[in-house]
Parts: sequence; structure tokens; C-alpha cells
Amino acid sequence: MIIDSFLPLRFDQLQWTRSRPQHSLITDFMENAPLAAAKTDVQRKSLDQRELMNELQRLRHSAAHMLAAAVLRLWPDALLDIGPPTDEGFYYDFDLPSHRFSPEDFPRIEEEMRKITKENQAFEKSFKSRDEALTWFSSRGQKFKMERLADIPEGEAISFFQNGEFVDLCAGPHVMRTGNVKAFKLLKVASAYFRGNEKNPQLQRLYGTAFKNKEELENWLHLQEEAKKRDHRRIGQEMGLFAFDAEYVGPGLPLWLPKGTVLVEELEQLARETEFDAGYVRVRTPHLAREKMYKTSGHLPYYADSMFPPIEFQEDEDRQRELEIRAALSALGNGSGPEFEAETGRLQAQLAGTTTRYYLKAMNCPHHHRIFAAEPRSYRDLPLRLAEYGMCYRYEQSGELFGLMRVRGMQMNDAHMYCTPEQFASEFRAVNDMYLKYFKIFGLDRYVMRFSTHDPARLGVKFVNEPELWKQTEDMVRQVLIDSGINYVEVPNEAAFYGPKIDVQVYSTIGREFTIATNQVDFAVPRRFGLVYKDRDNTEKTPLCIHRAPLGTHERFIGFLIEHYAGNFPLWLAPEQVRVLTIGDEVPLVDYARALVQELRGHRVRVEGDYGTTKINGKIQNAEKDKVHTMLVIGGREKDADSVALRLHGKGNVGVKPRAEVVAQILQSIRTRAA
RNA sequence: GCCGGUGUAGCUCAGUGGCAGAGCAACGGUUUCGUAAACCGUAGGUCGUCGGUUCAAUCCCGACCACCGGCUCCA
Repeated sequence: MIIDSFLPLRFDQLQWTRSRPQHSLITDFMENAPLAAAKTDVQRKSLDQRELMNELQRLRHSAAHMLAAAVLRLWPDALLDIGPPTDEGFYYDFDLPSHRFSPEDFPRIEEEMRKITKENQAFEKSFKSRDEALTWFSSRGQKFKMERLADIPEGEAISFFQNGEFVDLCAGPHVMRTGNVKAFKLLKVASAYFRGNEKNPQLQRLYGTAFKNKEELENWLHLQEEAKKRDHRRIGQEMGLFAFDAEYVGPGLPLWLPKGTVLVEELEQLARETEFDAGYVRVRTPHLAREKMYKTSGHLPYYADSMFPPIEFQEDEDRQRELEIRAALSALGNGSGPEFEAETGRLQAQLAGTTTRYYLKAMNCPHHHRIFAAEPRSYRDLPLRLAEYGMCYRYEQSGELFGLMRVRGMQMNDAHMYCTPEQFASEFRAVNDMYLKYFKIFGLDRYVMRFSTHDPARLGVKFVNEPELWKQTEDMVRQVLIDSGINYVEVPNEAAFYGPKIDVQVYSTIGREFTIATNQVDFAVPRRFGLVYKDRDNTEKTPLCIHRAPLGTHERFIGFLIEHYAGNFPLWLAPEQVRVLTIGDEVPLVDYARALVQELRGHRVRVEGDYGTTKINGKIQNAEKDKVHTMLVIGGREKDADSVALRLHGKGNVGVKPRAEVVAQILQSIRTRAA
């Protein structure tokens, strides 16, 4: 299968070309399995579920066993964990302190695996009692296997699979013989925490893939190469969209270059128009706020790890006050007794108050809440929809940073809607409709909607302690989802601390899973800020708040769009929409070309002229390389006929057309945001 | 944050314990051309940073930083 690199990927192609996260394999043969549960560990599957493994998964699972067998032949002291199939292949986790795997080991290991293929060993299933199994592993020091054994519920059969000398705790199923596994390749070495928990030891994970035959394997490897070319980091560099400058600006803080800024501003324009149509009003807020803001919102206890450390300083008058308080403290001397303690404590508290602390905002909601509070509100004002492309800063762990997809400074397509409980369902539904509207514009037809709910066991720890409100809002959201016929997966324990949320997830070219849109309910924070509106009955009530960001952040959304379009943006988004190329640099020709450029610029088209002496083939190659959407080639013939030769990026020469017609076409395509 | 890898010109990459290299891009010139590269020349570097070993370090050692592949975490 060859992907036309000039078309957006469809999701079915996506599945072919992108690796998807390892844990998502679970959903493939476990209908309705919560994704989140799988996130923490490779979830145990019942034997029935195992039987659903398809042919390719069996093959890959068997390849994993062969990998482990080969590793044990080469490093007999390796401890085994598990080796499941994944969407793109398989892996096996090892604990092997005596040796660090590196890609240089791959040829040896693959050679050993090929021997096992040649030996054509049968995969034989057998059963052991729990005691027998325990003895088997403990005598071999296989401590991870012993823990895995303990996961198997009492009463369930404990099955083993053996091929040749290799025996593994395994529910199967497998292919018949190792001779069936011929087309495989080791891909990468990585580390993984045992059971995915960062408190557990780190194991060495070997990734590989296997296919039914060599041809399919080669085909897949080729597609992987193609996919790499869509990597937004690479295209962003090549097209001059954005840059990172870790030394002077800081890691994870992108600089938007002029061409990337075009993308940012086109998206903003789209959002402004869409939100205006949906009855939003726009606001603007600063990038930081005092500590009190986040103490009140409750973010500090729940979210401080993700925030940049505070900016601390003393105002001039604070410095004076500090001196006075310190003087008072020393005047107290070294006393004792409850009165002394009380006075000391009071002064110490005052002393702490002489330092002002500001935090860079990690989210826009508190600022918007203060805008709500800035004026008295009546039920007649609701729903109030405050929108802002607000800049936020989050201190992501260094290992998490990933191009534009995961950054420390980001601008969110944010809005907060304050509404009454009666208005909630229609507001929430309108947000979902807005998602779909956007997805249609970008040709995004497959994605995963995740409905994240709270875990009752973690109320007061990870989630605000309001059991009744949690239940009510979650029921409300669920009902809206069902009513609007949206497919979704429900994910317990993934909600925001202040309420349930819906996330829209997509997969990047490299197969990483990213949330690009989010829609969250907040029943807690407005109350913490004391937000109220005067209702019909003249009583004060707290509004519900919906946080929504259908385009997520500029950074991630554009990162995603770059990969989605492979940098071949539709005309309305293209950083350079049109380039006028002259065949030669004769003065009359250049004059005609300049006039055309001026005409298009007059319509605010992003157009450049290439009037130099380079040959036309060279100019075309440059324009194609720069992914210029529309090329207008002009020679003597075109000039004389007041026409242009139209060429579209990736599509080649379209033919000669009247100048006015082409200009009108271009304007029409931009205005309608045509795909 | 953790495990592993990598760091040489704007980009893609060679290379060596003893004067730092290529292609493309840039710049200067020649060329006047019909749908994916005309030709010649010039310039470009504290070899990620700091420290150590050495007569001598881009190369060997160490620390740090950044990036890459994962894990964990998230928009």
C-alpha cells in the first residue's frame, strides 16, 4: 500500500502506517475495555478473550516467545517478565543486570531466532498447579514471573507454553510451530517499569515486529520510513514553521517563525469566527497571577507539580515591614509560655506575608472566574461564554517534552461557559457540535472520544470530595453523549480534579497518542471563588462551568495538522499560498508577474514572486520543496494572453487559464477554507 | 523524573590523539531558460558546555546541558 503523501491520512491508513501505543492492543480484542485500566499495566485477559487473538497477534505473540528463548540462549541469567503482541509487533521485557542491550545485539539475537525458526519447534500447551508453577519459577529465580503468577485469579487454570527448551507462563494462543514465524525484525531497545509503575524496577524492553511473510514485513518497514517523513519536527524545520532554542529560551518553549505564525493566526481567525457565531465573547488576561488565585482555585494542592515554581519578591513597603516585624521579634527576646508562643507565631505569619508570590498560569480558568466575578451577574446574563486564546505555562517533566506535541509554553483555544443547571445539557451539546464542525474542516474523520470520570476511592485525594455532585454531572454528561449519538469510551479515574471531562484523542505520525481537544465540567471551582448569579427568585446561585478547548493548544494542534497534511496544507492555511514564477527575467515578463503579485497581495493572499535568473525547472523544484500550494508560471505566452499557467503542489501542471479566473478561484478557495 | 542512545557548517552527514571535510542552502559572478536542480567561484566552525588525562583532545575520561527512543505523566 502506497500512501499518497499529498492527501491527509485517513484513519484506516493511520492504523497501517503508525504504530499505536502498546496498551491499545487490549481494546482490539477486549470490547469496551477501559483504556485507562490498560494504561497502568498490560491488563490480564481471560482465556476466552485470549482465544479472540487474531492470526497476526498469535504470530507476534509466538515471535515474542522466540525472542525470549533466543535471549536466554545468549544470556542465560536473564529474568523474564512478559512478552505480548502489540498493534505494530511485539515486545518482551527482561531484567538483565549483566548486560545492556543495544541495537548492536540485534543481529546476534535475530540469528538465534532464525535458528529457532529452522528448528521448527512445536508450541505445546500444558497445565501446572499453582504450587508446581511457583516451584518452577522460584527454583529458576524468575521473580517477575512469580508476581505475574500471583495475578492469576484462584481457580483459573495456570497454563504454560513450551517450544524447544523454552517454557513460559502463558495463556496462549500461539501458532503451531516456530517454523511459521519467518518474517520478523527487532526494532528498538527501550526501558519500561515493571507493571508500568515508576516505583518498580526498570526492565529492558526489546521491541520487534513480525509478519506473515517477508513481503509484508518489507512493506511495513517502508511505510515506517514514509511515516517518519511526516514527523512534525522534521517538517517544521524544513518549512521554517517553528524552532526551539533550548539554550536561550528554554526547552519546550517553541519560537513561532513567520511561516508557523501564519498557521497560528489562521487557526485563531477560524476560532474567533466560530466562537462569535456560537455566541461567545472574547476576553484577555495576563500570564501570571498571585498565589491567592491558585490557593483559592485549589490548583496548588492538585496541580503544583505541573506548574513552574513561583516568582517570589518583596515590594518596597514589604521590605520595610519585614524590618519592623524582625525588630518586634527580637524585642520579644527568648521568652516562653503560651502568650509568648502566640505572639511569636503571629509575627512569623506576618513575616511570611511580606513575600509576594506570583505563578505563571497553567490554565486560564481562574482568570476567567475573576472576570465573572468582576461584575454582578444575573440569570439573564447566562450562559456567559468567555473565550480567549490564552497562553499557559506548565512544567512538564524533561523526558516528556516532544516537539510541539508536548511543550512547556502553550496557547489554549480556551473558553469557559457559565450556565445554570437547566442550560447545561444544551451548552455541553453545543460544544460537542463545535468539535465536529472543526473536525469536518480538517478532514479528521476518526478519533477516540474518552469520557473521563472520577474514582470514588480517590475522593479528596485526586478529586474534590463531592460524591453527589460527581454522580450528577457524570450522569448529565453521559446522557448528552448518548443523546447526540457520539461513540465514546468511558475511562474511570481520569477526570480533572474539579469534574468529569471528555477528551478527543488522535495518534501522531510516530504513533504517540495525544489529546487534541478537551471539554470539562467544573462544579467545584466556581464555588471556591464564590461566583454567584442572581436567579429569578432573587436568590444567589453558583453557576456551573464548562471548560472547553476544541482545538486544544496551538502547539499540539498544529503539530498534529503538520503530520495530518504532511506539511501540504490546504490553501487557506498554507504559509505561502501562491508563488509566481517567471520563465527568465526579461523586464516585461517581470513587470507582468509583479502586477499579478500586487493584485493578489491586494486581496491579502500570501504570495511571493520568483523573478530571478534560475531556470524554470529549478524555480519549480524550489517551490515544490517549499510546499507552496499554488504556483503560477509565467512566460511570454501567458503574458501576451493575460493568462497564467497553473501548477498545484504535488499535482503538477494544471494548464493555462485566464488570469482573472485563477485569481477568483484562489480567493474562493481561501474564503471557503476548502480542503 | 527514570533507563538507554546521540551531539562536527544553516540542513543532511563523513572524519582523525598532531592544520577540520563533502553535498545542499547562503553570498558573488556567468548563463536567458517552458513545468522537480545550468555553470564557475567565495564565505561559512571555540567539533553541545565545563573540567580532567596528555607535549598535544573534536577524538580518551568525568560532570552538566540539550535532543532522540522508551517508561511514567498530560492539552
